[in-house]
Amino acid sequence: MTADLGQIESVTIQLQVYNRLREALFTGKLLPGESLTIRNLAAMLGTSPMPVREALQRLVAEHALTQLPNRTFCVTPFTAAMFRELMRVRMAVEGLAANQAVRRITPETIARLREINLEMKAGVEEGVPTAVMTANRAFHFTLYESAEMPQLLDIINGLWLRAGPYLMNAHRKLDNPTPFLRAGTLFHERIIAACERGTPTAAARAIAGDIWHSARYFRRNVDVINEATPPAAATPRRGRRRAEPSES
Amino acid sequence: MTADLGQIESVTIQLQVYNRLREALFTGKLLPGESLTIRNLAAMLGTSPMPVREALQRLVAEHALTQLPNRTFCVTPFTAAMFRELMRVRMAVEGLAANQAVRRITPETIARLREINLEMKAGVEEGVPTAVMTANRAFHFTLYESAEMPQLLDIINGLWLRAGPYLMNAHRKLDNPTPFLRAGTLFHERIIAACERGTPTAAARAIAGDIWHSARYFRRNVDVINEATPPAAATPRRGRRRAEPSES
DNA sequence: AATCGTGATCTGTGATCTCAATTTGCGGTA
DNA sequence: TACCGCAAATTGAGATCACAGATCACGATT
Repeated sequence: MTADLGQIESVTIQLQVYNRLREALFTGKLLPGESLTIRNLAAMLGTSPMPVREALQRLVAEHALTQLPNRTFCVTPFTAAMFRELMRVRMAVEGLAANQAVRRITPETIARLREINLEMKAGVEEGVPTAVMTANRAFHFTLYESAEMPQLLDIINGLWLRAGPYLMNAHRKLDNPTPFLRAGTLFHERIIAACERGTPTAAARAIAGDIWHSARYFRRNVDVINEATPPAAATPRRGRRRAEPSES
Repeated sequence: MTADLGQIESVTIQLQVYNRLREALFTGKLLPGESLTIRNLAAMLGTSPMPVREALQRLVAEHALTQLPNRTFCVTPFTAAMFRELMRVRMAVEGLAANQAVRRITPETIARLREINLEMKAGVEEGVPTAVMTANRAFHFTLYESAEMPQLLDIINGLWLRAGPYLMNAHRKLDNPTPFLRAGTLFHERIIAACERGTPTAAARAIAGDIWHSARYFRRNVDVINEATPPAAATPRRGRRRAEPSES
């Protein structure tokens, strides 16, 4: 009947706060163990505490943030074991994504992947870690999006979100990250080749290799970064249970 | 310094609401497409709308609930394609969990698995689908817990949560579910055998088989259940943007 | 009789306030 | 100097209120 005038997207404040925090985690602006308070953020962002609270709780649900026993929020600190687990999960999940992506990827997207990898190489040679990380993220996600599995993509997003505070800060701790980063681009070339040949299992293997490599790169930095973590309080807090859910 | 007196677990109302809704989803008390309102639930549970709101938002973040363009909440309805994707992801993720579980599982846990599977068999022969589903869930999760990968377990929990409304209601739509359910116990036996022999890849294969089988069981019910879904409104809503997050 | 406008009601979002519990810092005591 | 204790400031949780948009029903108009 009427023409399609497009959607008026309603961005709630809560979502804006969430996205902003998310980006801060991705880019490593928030360090593991760093604590966040509702009122502070609300004041910084110019809103009431309410939307901030809900954004924080959502990030807690996604395990990007942690709520200590005293209920204060902090960026989830990882142990080396947790980091290893995370990488294992990534290998399985992103392996599946790569596998499925190869079956559906278009030549245009492959071209785009090659382009992104060139950007990444440039960043490596010019020694701009930020650009490298950005390109790396773009490479992986454009690949995974080709799988057309939104639920899987969502899981992967969650995994990257948790790894973010480490990935972005790790390069600061290395004296010469270039050879490591360069190796990353080689894995990417292997992935591109698998896309061209249409060999899903080879792509999955290459992704797993890439993740494994980056894990070796970052793992030892986990504890280094975490040692900046404040001790994190001890005693629990006896929540307030004014009303009691009564019936079903 | 002081003795460890254990933790006084502070269960917030929000968490109580969350857990109750979660259980309702798992057991299929909430149907796909069914809509929920904050105030209704708050009145039913005898609390203020606030904790309910936060519990609902958390479930939305986990994709167990969906927020329509008009911002009302409903149990996420699946298309057949989404269901297929979910099963594919489950095969990969739970396959990994089974694989790792075999490497760490103890004889006691294996005995427990066998016990649970007997319960499940009993439920099948006596025709008590609820008992079967409960035992099935217990079987899978005691297996996965042996992997000692909490992050992976959390992902699996999310996947099951989304499948819950279907799994529990599917049997109602079948005239004779017994042979299908019986086949499930056979896969479980295969899994137990893999645990005993200590063959991780065989366990992963068996889990994948189990999931694949149950997918075949439930897939066609997806649309049957969803057709009870109300049409779900059309026009978007122009949120209210009173305050604007200003600076970083 | 079908359609459109108008009002009441419902729904989620955000702001504000209160409360309980933790945390912090200062002062006094041993 | 080290330790203990109490009070002020801070923090998250929950309740209540205000508001904008959506939904629905009823009635007037064509």
